[in-house]
Amino acid sequence: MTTFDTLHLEQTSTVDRIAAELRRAVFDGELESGTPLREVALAASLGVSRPTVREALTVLVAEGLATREPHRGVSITTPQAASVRDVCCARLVLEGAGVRRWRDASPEQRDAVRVSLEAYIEGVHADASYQTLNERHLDFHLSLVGLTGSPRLVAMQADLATELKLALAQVERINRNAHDQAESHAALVQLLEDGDLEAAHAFLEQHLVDAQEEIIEALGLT
Amino acid sequence: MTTFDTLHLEQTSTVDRIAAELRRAVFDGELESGTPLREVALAASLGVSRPTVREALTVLVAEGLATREPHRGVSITTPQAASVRDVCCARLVLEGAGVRRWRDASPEQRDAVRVSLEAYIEGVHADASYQTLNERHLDFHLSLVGLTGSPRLVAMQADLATELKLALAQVERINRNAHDQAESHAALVQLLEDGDLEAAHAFLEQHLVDAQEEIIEALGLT
DNA sequence: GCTGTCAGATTGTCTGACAATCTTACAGGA
DNA sequence: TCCTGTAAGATTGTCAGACAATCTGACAGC
Repeated sequence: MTTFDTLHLEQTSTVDRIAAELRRAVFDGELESGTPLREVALAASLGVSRPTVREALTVLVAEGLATREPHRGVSITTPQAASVRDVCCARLVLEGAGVRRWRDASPEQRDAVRVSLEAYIEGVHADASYQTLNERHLDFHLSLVGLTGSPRLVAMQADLATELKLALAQVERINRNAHDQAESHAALVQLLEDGDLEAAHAFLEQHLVDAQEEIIEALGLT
Repeated sequence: MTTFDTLHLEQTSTVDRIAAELRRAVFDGELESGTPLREVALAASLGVSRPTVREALTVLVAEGLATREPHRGVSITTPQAASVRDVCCARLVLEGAGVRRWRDASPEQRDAVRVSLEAYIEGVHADASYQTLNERHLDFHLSLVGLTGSPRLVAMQADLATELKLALAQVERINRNAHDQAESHAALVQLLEDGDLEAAHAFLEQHLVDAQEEIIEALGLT
């Protein structure tokens, strides 16, 4: 019996497509935070029925990308300074756990870190689009959590990254020197390769705190 | 201007009530894992319309309590051995982060740990119901994560606890000596009070591994 | 300045319907 | 015997239209 494990057909329901389209619009900055997502207007624009839109909105709300207030509708979540700080605090726990397990991680997991770092650096050198760089940046941090080998922790980190993308979409372009960032990441990986995990952890903490403050400042929050 | 901060009216939509009822049924073991949740049957039983049921199911799916397969319907998630291991691994990261921050935590957060431990011990002595003990047990572990002061980490831990409750609901009653558990928890807190955080962390790791194996065995998985 | 009331807008929920898809069972051909 | 093709029933995915409950904002009245 031959197995076709490599094949898989992805089914896409209308609800999924609507949710994906809304996500894209949010991340591309087409929809500002706080924007109300009216069901009838969306249904008309997308050419689908209201219940379908409703279901897609329920999905977005569950993801935290939007907020539902009873009888007041769904609107795009507005990032708060406290949220950004909390996300960064949580990231430190997750990514820090990955860093501390560098030695126990499988070679593939360690390689994933190297690969994602390379991809990011390559993007910086190639002057890739802001969004591409952002994506690769977050992928790098995701690969750090991947060192734990825990799908759930990776999923949690992905959720946190989503929140950050939402926040970053609110600012046209964050004042961040991509070259410095790339060097910072490279230095982190170097510490890992050297086996100095505690130093790597401390470095990561500083890196995250810096990012946190930059984002808060860029958002114009306190 | 007087403020009425202590007052708040909770609005409960039909969808929320249905979701809550389904959760209760799952945790109480009335619905076995793998049970298909037919929309029409639920709508008829609950006396609501199918779209309303559908929305509630979407919520459960987002919570991970149920799984939706396209055109095949929603069914209650079946716990896998790998999931249980992963949940315990993730718990170690989250609870371990709390334990390591015992000193940096606020007095209130440390007190929350003591209070939840007391509640659990009191429940054991009072021979409280299995479900009450289970709830207080998980609350204790939640309070450990609370030491980090991060709402998101606490929410993640709560999600993990939900998954565990789902798994535990599948076994009538796990073979676990509540008295031993209570002593184990008390010993953990004692290590914290003594300030030996590394020992506490190691103790926690062993505690979680034990729990993991017990659950897997009780579920009859490998 | 505060309260009561009304119209419009929006959501929450229902009813009914139909197409797409899955499951199952059964008949036919190698 | 085993595989393939087909048909019937069940279930989901999506739609249209409708109505009550609720929120918002404006306006009148005290």
